[in-house]
Amino acid sequence: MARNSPAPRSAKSRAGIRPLPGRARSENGNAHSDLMNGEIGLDALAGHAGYAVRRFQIWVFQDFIRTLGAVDIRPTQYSVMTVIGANPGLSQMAVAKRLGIERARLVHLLDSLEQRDLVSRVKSAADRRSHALHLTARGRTALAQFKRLAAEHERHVAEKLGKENRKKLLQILSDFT
Amino acid sequence: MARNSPAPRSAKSRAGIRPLPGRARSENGNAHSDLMNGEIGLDALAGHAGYAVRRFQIWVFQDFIRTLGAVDIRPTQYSVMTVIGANPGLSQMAVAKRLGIERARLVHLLDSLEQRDLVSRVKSAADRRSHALHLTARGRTALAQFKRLAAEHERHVAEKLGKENRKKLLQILSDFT
DNA sequence: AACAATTGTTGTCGTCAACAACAATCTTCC
DNA sequence: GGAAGATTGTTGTTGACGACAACAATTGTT
Repeated sequence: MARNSPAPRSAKSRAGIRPLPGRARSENGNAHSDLMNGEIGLDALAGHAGYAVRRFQIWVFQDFIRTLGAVDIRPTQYSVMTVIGANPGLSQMAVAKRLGIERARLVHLLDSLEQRDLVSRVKSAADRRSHALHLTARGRTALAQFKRLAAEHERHVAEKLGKENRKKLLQILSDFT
Repeated sequence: MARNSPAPRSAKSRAGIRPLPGRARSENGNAHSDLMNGEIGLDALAGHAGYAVRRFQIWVFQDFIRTLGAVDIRPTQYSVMTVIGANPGLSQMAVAKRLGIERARLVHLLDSLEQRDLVSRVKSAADRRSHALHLTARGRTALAQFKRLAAEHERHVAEKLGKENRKKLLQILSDFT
């Protein structure tokens, strides 16, 4: 989603907020039509849950990335660490299934987290094909901080949606978690 | 790495090593524990709107892509055509802003749609930098069909969420459309 | 006329989902 | 007990996508 490689200059001042109201006044067509007032209709799009959700998700992720920018943790990395932290010893397959990400993708995610000494792959004695995933000591203390920042992010969401709306949203989508 | 190392072959007499029977904790092994029943806790993740939304969005998009698979139209393409259909003559900049996509990205999207004779770029006489976007005749009839299929997709969403929940969801996220 | 801003375009980079293939290692079944 | 099939982690590829940067053409602004 966003540039967040640690090396290049941080996308700090970026203020990656997207232009919601989009005062897209002057459409180039000539004098005709009802668009002149700057209102660009969405037509059928307005009734599509998928569209609204896409826009919302972009906003949420950008806020998450920005709020956890200081610790350089992205949403997926956070989800992986959270699940491992709550269920130490899980295999990569189990984590991938639970989070709905491809095991192929998880490989790179874990490579990164392991390099940062946040997660460790322990060869399982029971099934030598698989790895038992654990947080390192450093990973545990780090996760605690991540959770505090993530809670702050979640407060931003609550501000944006309203407390009750956020709650209702979580309830409506609870089947997908 | 582990892939090509030919050495680690035999040696490992699987005789003595066994998975510590006393352990009732979450272990990678398949033999036991709380994972067997599929119960993998999400911990803090369960309270994050972003996580729920991400999972939901994946589901919705997959259903959309599948439902409109016969006509080979993806969500973003549909959104572009819908907006152009409802506001003929818009510039690329205006469409990009309204839909929250990069104008650089829109170039490719329009290239594709133009190649399929669904959209046409008309050089604007008013501002010769910009293009006025229109649906072709073919594009208009095609969009009508796309909308029917999209409506079917939306019914799938309603089935999944419940009619009322879908409505509430659209209302909660209305600021983002 | 000179200079700043906008529009479409091209290109690069990184994220991400979906596959396919593979070696190592279980599991199953005869 | 061993062959056949399934699973796990891994590597690689493809394509959609968001964020940026640079550029030519064209306004607009002064």
